[in-house]
Amino acid sequence: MATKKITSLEVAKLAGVSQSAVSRVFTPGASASKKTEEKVRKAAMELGYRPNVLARSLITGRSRIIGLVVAHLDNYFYPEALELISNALQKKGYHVLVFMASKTSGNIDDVVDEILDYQVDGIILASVAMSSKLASRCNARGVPVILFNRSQDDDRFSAITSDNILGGQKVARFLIAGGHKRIGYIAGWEGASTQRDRETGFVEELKQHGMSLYAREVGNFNVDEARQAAHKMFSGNKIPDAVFVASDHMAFAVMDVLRFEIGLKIPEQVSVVGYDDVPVSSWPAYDLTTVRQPANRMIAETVSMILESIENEKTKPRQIKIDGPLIMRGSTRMSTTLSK
Amino acid sequence: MATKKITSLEVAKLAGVSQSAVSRVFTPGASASKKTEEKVRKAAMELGYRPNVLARSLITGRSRIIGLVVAHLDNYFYPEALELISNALQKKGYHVLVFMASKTSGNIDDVVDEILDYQVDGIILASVAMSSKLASRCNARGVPVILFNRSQDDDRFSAITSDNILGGQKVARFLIAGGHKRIGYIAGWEGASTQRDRETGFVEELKQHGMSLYAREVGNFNVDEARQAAHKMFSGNKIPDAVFVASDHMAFAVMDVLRFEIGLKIPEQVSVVGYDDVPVSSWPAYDLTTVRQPANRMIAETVSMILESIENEKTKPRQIKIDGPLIMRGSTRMSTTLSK
DNA sequence: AATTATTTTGCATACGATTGCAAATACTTC
DNA sequence: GAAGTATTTGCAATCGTATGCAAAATAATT
Repeated sequence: MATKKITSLEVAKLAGVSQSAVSRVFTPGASASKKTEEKVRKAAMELGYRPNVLARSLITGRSRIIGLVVAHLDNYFYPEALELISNALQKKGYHVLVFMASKTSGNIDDVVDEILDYQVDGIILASVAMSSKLASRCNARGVPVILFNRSQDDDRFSAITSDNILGGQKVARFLIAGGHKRIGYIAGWEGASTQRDRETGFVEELKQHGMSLYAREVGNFNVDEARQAAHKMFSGNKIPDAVFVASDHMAFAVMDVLRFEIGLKIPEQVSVVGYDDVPVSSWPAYDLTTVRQPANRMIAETVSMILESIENEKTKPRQIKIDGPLIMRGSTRMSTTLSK
Repeated sequence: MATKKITSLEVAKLAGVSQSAVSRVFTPGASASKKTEEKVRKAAMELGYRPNVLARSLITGRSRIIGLVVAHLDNYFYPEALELISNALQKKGYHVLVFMASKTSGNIDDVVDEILDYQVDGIILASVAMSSKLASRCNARGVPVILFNRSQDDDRFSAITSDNILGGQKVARFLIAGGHKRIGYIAGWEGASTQRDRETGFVEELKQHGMSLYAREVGNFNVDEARQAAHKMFSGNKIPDAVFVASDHMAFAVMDVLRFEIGLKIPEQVSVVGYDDVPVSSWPAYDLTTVRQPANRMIAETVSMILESIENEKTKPRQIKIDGPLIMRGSTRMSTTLSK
């Protein structure tokens, strides 16, 4: 008696109707008379019956499960995104099955295979890419794939990002306007489209103003490497007077190194700009100027797009870029007065 | 041809065996001859066949899905925990279905009902409690429930926490040893066992040394409220010379208020201690003395316990407390020399 | 080589729901 | 009240897999 399963059949028996009647009461859009609906609901309540989602999905072919692959929960942009995604989908009757893409074994393909085993209705890849072979397989099974905060040169899946090129440009314009002359850049992982676009926009805009990167290091979106990058960049005697870091997460590490290990004043001696606008950025200890990734709107697009693709097989994949504002805070100086 | 499903039947046909043979090849612990195994694997590979987990769980009664309810992804202890849990379960062939307990509607029960609909093999509640009625329902269905970082006076489920009482005691001893005389406490949400235990241990230990709380406010594990609490506590002219904050997450907010809004020096004028040891705590900008919750060991226990309960229905629920060290950093002073 | 023990295999059923179809019931309308 | 239409209802098949059972094939033993 430990495990007691209540099936629609038992409810049917108690309510004195057929099993299909029970099913119809619990299936949105099916027809049942007031009277039977009442009887069934009463019986179901009494027994504590709830439909078995798995059995249902076996026959409908929809599981109402969305697979979410995420790699960098240590970058606080992603927990926030996960929360928003999960909440939004929950409201629509879907749920999120989480898969960690272990950073070490970068093999997403195995993970995706596992996801497909669960007959998910769709897949969201958060800052993670997928092999072309797997993409075909998802396509063949009619499972839409959406890239979140990452784009890829493959028009079989949709991609939602902020407008990283534009964001990079904004940062460049802002730093130039602030009178900075020696501008450095600390890159993220070079395989990521977000990294590339941010850098492209940034460098292009510098060029527009007759400038170029004064220094460049790579932090791979990783705190430790960002720390090292900061040390390298600021070890000589001619150091940058501003640095754009490809993510807030790395920017914090850079700021800590500059302030506490090298002993530079921010923003008096060095201006620091990040990217993401995670909650920590607004905390006074960092007070980081950064480009906001509008998580709310990005998630709203992601969710509506994936649901649309699920409803309608013929939905064409789209690449969406969402503009985000530069948030000016105290880690950057505005005028050149204090510059030496 | 958009959606092409490959079933075991098609594999069987191609391999020239029965459907059950295919099933046996893919079922661990079932018997099949070398020869058929080979034929089946070849055919499966060719067609790209993988067993349908949902159909399988319909008959086996195990879904290999664990439901995880989480509320506070903004407290960075939880993303870390989520990542560890998911990885650990993935290794054992399980996967995590995430449910957000919306902080507004504190109604966990509806969420748990939804979870049960998916026929999960077990449920992990991260810092979330469950009504007694729901507990019974889970019990009746044979679904083990484990509380992570929260305990509850109900021996129907297991609970894994750090030893919060002991942790509170350690903090008290440490602050007293540091020569602090006016010690304040900023509490978390008073309904949480973690909050209660931390405070109990802390206050009891103060009492042991003939001291008592100099000030007390409530922050509810929430950044904004913690901020307000700090303002209240440090607005008079006789302010505490040390404050223990019930979570790191709140402690950061408190430190920011003290330093940037009130203008106090940490640790010279006020020592601050947190609880959790999230990654940010070790960042130089905060460099927070705190009690470490040993996430790794807590998760290891959680996972092994839930798997054990799944394997063996008769497993008795257990309450496990894991000791964590006090991590001494720069937000506290050790001697009384600078105290006024 | 005959007998017994063991393993492999296929058949058929079951898991818990949804859904097309046809019979039964309820509702209109004159 | 009869005829026609619209709704409900139950029957039965189905989704993709696992598994008990008995028959067939193989291996072991004498």
